[in-house]
Amino acid sequence: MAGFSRFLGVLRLFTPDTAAWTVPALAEATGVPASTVYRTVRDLVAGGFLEPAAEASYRLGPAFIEFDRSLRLTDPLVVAGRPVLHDVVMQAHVPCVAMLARFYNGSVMCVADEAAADTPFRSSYERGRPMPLVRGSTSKVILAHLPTRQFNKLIENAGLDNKAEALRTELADIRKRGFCSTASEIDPGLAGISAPVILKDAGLVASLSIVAHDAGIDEGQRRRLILLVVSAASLLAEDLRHRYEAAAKATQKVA
Amino acid sequence: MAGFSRFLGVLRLFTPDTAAWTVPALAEATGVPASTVYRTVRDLVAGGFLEPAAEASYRLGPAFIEFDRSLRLTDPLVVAGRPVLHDVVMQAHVPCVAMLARFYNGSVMCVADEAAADTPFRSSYERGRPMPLVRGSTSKVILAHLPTRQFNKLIENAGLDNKAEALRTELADIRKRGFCSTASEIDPGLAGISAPVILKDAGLVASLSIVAHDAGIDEGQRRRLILLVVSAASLLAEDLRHRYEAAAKATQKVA
DNA sequence: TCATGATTATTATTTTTTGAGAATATTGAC
DNA sequence: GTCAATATTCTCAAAAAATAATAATCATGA
Repeated sequence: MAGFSRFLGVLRLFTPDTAAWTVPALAEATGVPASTVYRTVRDLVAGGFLEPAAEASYRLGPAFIEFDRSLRLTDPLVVAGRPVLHDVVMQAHVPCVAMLARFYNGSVMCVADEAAADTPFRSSYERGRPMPLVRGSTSKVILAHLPTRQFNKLIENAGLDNKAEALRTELADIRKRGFCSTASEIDPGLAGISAPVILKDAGLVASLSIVAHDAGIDEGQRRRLILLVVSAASLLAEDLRHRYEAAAKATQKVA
Repeated sequence: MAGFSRFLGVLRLFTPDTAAWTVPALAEATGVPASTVYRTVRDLVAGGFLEPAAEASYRLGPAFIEFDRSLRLTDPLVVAGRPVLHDVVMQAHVPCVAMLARFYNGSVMCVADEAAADTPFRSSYERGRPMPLVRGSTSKVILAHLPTRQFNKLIENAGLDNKAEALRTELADIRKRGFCSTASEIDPGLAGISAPVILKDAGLVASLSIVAHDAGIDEGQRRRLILLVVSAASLLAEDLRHRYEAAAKATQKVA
């Protein structure tokens, strides 16, 4: 491990479960001499990616907060998606959480969420949290629209064995219907309804979802929510398409 | 520019104002050959810190969202501070925003904020945004409690010249009173009330603030809000002190 | 005060990274 | 579909920088 991967390797050790590390611990975990790790940590601290914490230990630094804001302000998916999420929770007329998730690094990650004012629960999908790829409507919709090659590689690694064929069938069905509806696959008692937000040109594979109490919605409401999610997702995709094309044109002008 | 500073230099070019860069543009801005920048960008993309955007440009990547969540879940100031902010807006009984800011990289940055449900305005202090060091109650409280050496260096660089003495007097007053109250220094028409959250041992210099419409609060309310902010800040400091000591003890045990 | 551990500085050595240009892949226009 | 333009990766010798072992220094708590 050298160069950038050293920095990455160190940073990746700082997880919510192990939030504080001493240098000797980092050295042991990475298999790199302490003197080198000291230098690495010094660089990361100078950049704001780490900061000293209690007793010779370090934790993630405030630079991430700053970059995250930058992303919130500029990431097209987040910028275009947040008002859509707002509209969705307003029009849902049931306590619910709306959210936007995308493919990232072999898993699915929520990038924006909004809860209706009176929602008494929270979904496990929370901005920034990597989630499993093959469970929950949010993830399944994304999986269903991944490029074939990428998809094949993923289910190989997932080691589904005999379940792979059933999954393929399910995903083909999701592609055909244009949405996915599940219950209790992630959070017990909660149902998810998701629709795809795809921009093939931009390599964007995302999904828009509503999460609500499964017991709290009857068949009519469910149909209404599906319609709401599907139309919101396609509106968002259309909006993103325009932004993408505008950005492409702007780049050409500069060049 | 080489090593880690190369990565940092590239990343730091991605701001809210210039959110997308092509490699040739990055090469010119950093003064580094394109072939090297391509390699740098490839590493950053692999790490999720950048991602391809429209045309041949790149923007900040989702890794920051993930690390930011990690920080939200583990940074003691954020973890301990959020419930305090919630209590503050609940007990303010006026439309307001409560927030927590800290010293970072030569400026002041908000790390958590919460608005009362019916608040019709927003403060410029927003999670992740670097703010000026010498304007606004939030910043002044932090400045007033910075270690002397650090403080001197900062006002030297700020180039305040003849205003420096007046500032010193004002900050001494803030230290004596234990809070700072200003109006329209950042956002016209908005008043700020801030109190320090200091942990000398941990090197923590932060402040807790309320922002409200200046015209909307009379003298009695102002006194009440000052009391609220000051007591919330000292409660938070006390909480953090306990966490810090507990963390220190835990580290010793491991060692 | 001292002792202990954390951190930084110092080195020769080794390994990478670097950068110029060539080669290849992508993309958009026609 | 072809072609041209541009983006991106590859190659490789030179050069610079990172590495790691050790020593020196700095904090910190008893």
